[in-house]
Amino acid sequence: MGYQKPKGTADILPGDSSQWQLVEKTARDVFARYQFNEIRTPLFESYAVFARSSGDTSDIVSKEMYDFMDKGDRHIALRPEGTAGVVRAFVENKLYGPEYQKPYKVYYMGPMFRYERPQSGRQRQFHQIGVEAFGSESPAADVEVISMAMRLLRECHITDLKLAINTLGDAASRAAYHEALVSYLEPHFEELSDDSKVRLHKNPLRVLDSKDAKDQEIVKDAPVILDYLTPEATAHFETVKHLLETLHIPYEVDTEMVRGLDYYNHTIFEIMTNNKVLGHGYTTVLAGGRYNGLVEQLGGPDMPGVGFGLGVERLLLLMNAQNEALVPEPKLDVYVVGIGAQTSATTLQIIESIRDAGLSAERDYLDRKPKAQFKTANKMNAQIVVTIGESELADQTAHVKDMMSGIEITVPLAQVYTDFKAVQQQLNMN
RNA sequence: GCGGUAUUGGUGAAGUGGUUAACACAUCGGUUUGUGGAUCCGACACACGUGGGUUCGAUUCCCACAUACCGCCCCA
Repeated sequence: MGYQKPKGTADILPGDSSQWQLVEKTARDVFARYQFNEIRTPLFESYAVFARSSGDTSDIVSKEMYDFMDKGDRHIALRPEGTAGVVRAFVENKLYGPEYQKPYKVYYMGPMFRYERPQSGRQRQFHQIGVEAFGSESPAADVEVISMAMRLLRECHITDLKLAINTLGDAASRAAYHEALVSYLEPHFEELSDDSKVRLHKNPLRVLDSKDAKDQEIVKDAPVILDYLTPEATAHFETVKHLLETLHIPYEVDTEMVRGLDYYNHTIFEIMTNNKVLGHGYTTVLAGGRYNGLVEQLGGPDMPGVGFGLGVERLLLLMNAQNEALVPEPKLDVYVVGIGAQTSATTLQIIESIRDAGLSAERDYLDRKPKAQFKTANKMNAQIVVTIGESELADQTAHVKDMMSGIEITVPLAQVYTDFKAVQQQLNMN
């Protein structure tokens, strides 16, 4: 039955693409106001870039990476997320240098790849819009990024969102908490779900957001990260909360929130929705956080960073679920009806002249009858129809009809060629 | 990676182990030999995801595969 697109991929067709363009335009516009500039990095990187940054044991690396050996025997991976490649570029191009303003603020948009089972809002090739700000440890930088994220979603007309924040603290906080959590969970080992038994040793934090009811019972009384923060980590988090309040951005602290990627520390956040288009329960549309240490891990200096990634497919599903037609119906300024094969050359000249005048124009290419051409003009939402037949050709005129009012006038062909806007005005006068 | 449901024309879909696979929309043509959104008439699936099997015979039953959707894992 012919060819099928690869599992988990999608064709974005005309009609849908206009909505994508709307989202992309909105993002560029919002980011520009915050002085973030676009960075474009490769869709694939050395496998090591992702393995190093995301953590070898993370699921993204261990089972979801789209990787392969290329003809030069290089281990390549299609990017599963945007941050690692941007950090690599930041380091490789020495953007940490003193000649660049800090924080150094960039954004990207484009496809990401993960080898997993497709579902609603989850594909193997999907798209993210993301931002990164390098070089500031200030909690104000965290909040700027969060605020920008909220603004972006707001300007995409998304409502009913929930901002959840948490902190993972610094290295010392994490180590202390890690130990406390494991020693709390260990005695419950036999009661845990099979999934969580594995998590306990691989990544105990993951047990915290298990969906298993019994796990949740156990987790309820587990130690909380907030109690294990160092004074500095506490101060950072408190300031973030305070600044969010200053900006009147509502949030919830979710101490059970964790991250799929290992490089996060301090502030992490997710913007979620419980809209059913994305499946049951709350689903994350946008997620991010701080990743001090990642730049160093990828060979750069010790330089902090904070950013977020937004799932475009998920955003689009939400937009369509919440709003009627955000993208206006396409319009056509002029449709030119040609009657008889001998009008074809003139018809072509007319539509080109109209396009010269800055208007959109279309004609028939299938030698159809006038009636059929009018029907098409109507379907295409044409504002004006120009008609050319043998008699018009003979005395060098054209019929020009306003499709709304039905008024039709006759004008010299020469005027159509040289000044269609004037013809338009003349039509409006009648 | 695990489990479940589904797969009929351009689209939405009905349907049956057996000579012509409903209906609707869209499209095209005609009704009006050169003028639009209406009416009426007509055309439009050698074909029912792919490959096997059962059967005298399968689109309808069985198996495998592919894809989509849902749940889990995980995540945007």
